[in-house]
Amino acid sequence: MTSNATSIAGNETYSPRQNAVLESALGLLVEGGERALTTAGVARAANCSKESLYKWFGDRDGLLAAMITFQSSKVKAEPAASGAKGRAVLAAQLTGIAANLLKVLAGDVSLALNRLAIGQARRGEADLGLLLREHGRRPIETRLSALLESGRRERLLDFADTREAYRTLYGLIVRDTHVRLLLGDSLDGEAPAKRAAQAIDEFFRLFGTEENTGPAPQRAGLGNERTG
Amino acid sequence: MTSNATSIAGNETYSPRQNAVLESALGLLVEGGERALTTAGVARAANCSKESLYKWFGDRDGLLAAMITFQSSKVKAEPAASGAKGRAVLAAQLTGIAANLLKVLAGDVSLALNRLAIGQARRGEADLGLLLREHGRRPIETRLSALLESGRRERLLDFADTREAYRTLYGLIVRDTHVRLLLGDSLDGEAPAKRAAQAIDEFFRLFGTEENTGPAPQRAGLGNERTG
DNA sequence: CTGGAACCGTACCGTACGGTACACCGCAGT
DNA sequence: ACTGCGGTGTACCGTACGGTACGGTTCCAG
Repeated sequence: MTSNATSIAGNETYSPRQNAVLESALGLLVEGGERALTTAGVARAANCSKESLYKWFGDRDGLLAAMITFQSSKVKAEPAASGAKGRAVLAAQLTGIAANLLKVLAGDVSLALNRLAIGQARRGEADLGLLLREHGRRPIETRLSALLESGRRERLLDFADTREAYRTLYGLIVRDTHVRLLLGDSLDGEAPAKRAAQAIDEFFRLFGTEENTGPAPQRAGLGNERTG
Repeated sequence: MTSNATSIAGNETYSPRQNAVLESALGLLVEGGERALTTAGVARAANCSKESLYKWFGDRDGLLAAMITFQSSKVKAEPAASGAKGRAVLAAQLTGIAANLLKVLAGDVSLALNRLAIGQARRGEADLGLLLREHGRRPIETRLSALLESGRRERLLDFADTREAYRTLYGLIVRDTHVRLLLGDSLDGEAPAKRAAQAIDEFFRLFGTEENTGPAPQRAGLGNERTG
């Protein structure tokens, strides 16, 4: 239907001018939420005409979809060097990805886009939600999963189902933080790096091999080491 | 500003007629999302007049808030008998609450209300989000936290910070399920009871005392257990 | 210089929605 | 029977938004 950016694969790319328009549209969404994202508002903020908006993106929904694919195209992940060596390196890599994940999830545009897609989603149909799951979540899953499997290959980790292990790791890292942020809560003093390290520690205690169950053999006062 | 249901505490109660109106409004929201929740639509679906809507709830936002408090008032939790005895009982209680949590989060009205509040939330201001956090999430937190502390009193669990332990438990139970559901994904064959049992198992492996680290160190079969 | 394509700015249209006003009805209490 | 109250249904208003049309401008090709 729309002239551009219709396919779910979303490998679309846009002209610099269109990128600038999408950028200011994202800014408009971050500030003010969806109700501020009117076609006239986008045109005014981007100094372009509504007619061009409709020519480029076909539709308001097309514009929203383009914003998602554009934003995800901005954060291309590095291929994550797969040749891990030893537990410490693996843990460090996992911790880095975990901290990065937390930072991304708490970012302004990520929250705004997720709010947009979630607000749009209904019972059966979830147009933008599918896009966001494909572009936002699958990359991090593949990266983490590859790292997990490489750890299993080195006999540092022991799990049967990669996807299950990944999802548990995700739960340990993110917990209820994402939904709380989406609902408007602010994570006060929760440092992403600290939470990431704790999550990886807990994950190793759950899925590490015997001699690699984690740095802390006994659990006294582990919940959060801020007491020590 | 609104005539009713303004306080955040939200201990408001409504007349049977108003309850019926709120009920049909919830049905309208579940089916069709927020864009279907117009004042005229609610009035038509509930066979009442728009004037009554504005008299009772003052505002469209007042109606939305009333829907949240009304829905949360419907699912009053039982006080959760605190006198636990032994690991098996504690684990069973935790598993029950966990499974119930998963079922609630996946419920139609819960998803619809969360989508509504999240879609409404913006940078600073999150009116409905606060309501939802207060009414929807705090009850489950207090219940689980009480259970965790009773387990610690019986030396079945070992953790320093109750809130941290609770949040880890929450992460193990829910993982990314909630956000995925909010984004329109359907949890295909994920049985809540099974996931709850696994989560409690993992939680005991993390926070159980030495002789209570789990039902069995190797319990082959379930998705992410060690295959040996 | 001419033609055309792309684009901006603005004006315009239809509709839908939040909110209000009003006529009418049923039902107490006296 | 009269009156006030709470309610329904409908008509109405203002506005805001999605989408379209059109004139004017810039830029490039030939």
